Amino acid sequence: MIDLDDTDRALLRALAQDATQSAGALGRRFGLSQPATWRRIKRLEDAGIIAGRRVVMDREALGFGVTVFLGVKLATKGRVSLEDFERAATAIPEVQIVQHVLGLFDYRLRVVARDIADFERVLRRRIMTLPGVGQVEANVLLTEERRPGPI
Amino acid sequence: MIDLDDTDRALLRALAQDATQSAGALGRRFGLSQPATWRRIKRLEDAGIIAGRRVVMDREALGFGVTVFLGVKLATKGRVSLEDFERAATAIPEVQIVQHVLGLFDYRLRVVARDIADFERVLRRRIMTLPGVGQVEANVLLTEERRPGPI
DNA sequence: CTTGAAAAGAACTGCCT
DNA sequence: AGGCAGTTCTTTTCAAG
Repeated sequence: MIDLDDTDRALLRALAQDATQSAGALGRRFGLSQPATWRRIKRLEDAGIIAGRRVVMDREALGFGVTVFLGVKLATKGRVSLEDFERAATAIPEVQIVQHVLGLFDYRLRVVARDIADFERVLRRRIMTLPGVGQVEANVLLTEERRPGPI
Repeated sequence: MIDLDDTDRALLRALAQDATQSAGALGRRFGLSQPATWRRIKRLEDAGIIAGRRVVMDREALGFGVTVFLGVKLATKGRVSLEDFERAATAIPEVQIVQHVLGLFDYRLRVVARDIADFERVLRRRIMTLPGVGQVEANVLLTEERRPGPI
C-alpha cells in the first residue's frame, strides 16, 4: 500500500474521469514532464491502484433505457445456495452487476432492459425463477451521478 | 440509434473489459484489418455508444476496504428537497454514486470508507445529517461481479 | 471490405541532475 | 524523485484495389 502525494491523486482523479488524456497533456496540466507523468501513472498501475482501463457504454444509446436495482433475499441460504444463485444470476444477459451483500438483503442486482415491458419479462422469466429467491425489492433508476470518491 | 452487427458487439464487449487493446490486436482477434477495426470503434464513439474511457481504481489498494450501499427515504419531498439532498450528498467525498430512484427509497448511495469504524463516522456525521433524510437502510458489500450486460 | 504507406502523436527507454 | 533526448509503437489519415 504505497502512499500517494497530491500529484498522484490529481492524476488518478483526471484519469478516472477521462482516460484518453495523454501523459504529455496531463503533465502540462500538473506541471510535470511527459516521462515523469508517465512514470507516475506506470507506478500506479504496477501498484494495482489503477486496475485497468474500460470504455464506458451508453446504455441509452444502445436502446436500454431502463435500469433497475433489485434487492434479493434468499429463501434458503447454504453455501451451495449462494453459489447456485450467483452462477444463475450472472448468466442472465440483462444482469450487469451481482453484488453479494450483508444486511436486509443477500444480493443486489443491477438489471438493464429496453423498457418497462421488457423489464417485466426479465423479472418474471429470469429473476423470479432464480434458485432460492425469496423476497425481491426493486428501485427504478431515474438519474445517476458519479463522483471521483475519496483517494 | 444505429444498428450493430456481431463484430461491433464483440468489439464493444472486448473494450468494455479492457480498453488497452489496440485496434490492430482486436482486428487480428476478430478477423479484421487494423483500419477496419479502427473505423468501427470510431463509429461507435461518434454514435455515442462508446461514451468515454476511464481507468478503474482499486479501492482496496487505496486503503478503502469497506463499500456500503445505502437506501435513503426522504422525510420531506418537494422539488427543493431533492435538489438540496443531491447537492449535499454529492459533496461528501466518501460518496461515489448518487442515484435518484423510484420505489421504496428515494435515493441510493454507494459509499466507501477505510473500515467499519470509518464508515460509522461517515454515516453519523455526513449521511444522517443530510437535509431531509428519513429512513436509511444499509447493505455492506462482500463481493461484486460485473458482467458485460446486454449489447 | 482489403493492403500498404505515411505522418503525427503517444508510449517507452536510457542517461543525467 | 525530476528533466532531456531519442526510439518504438499506436493512432490516424490517406491512396488504391
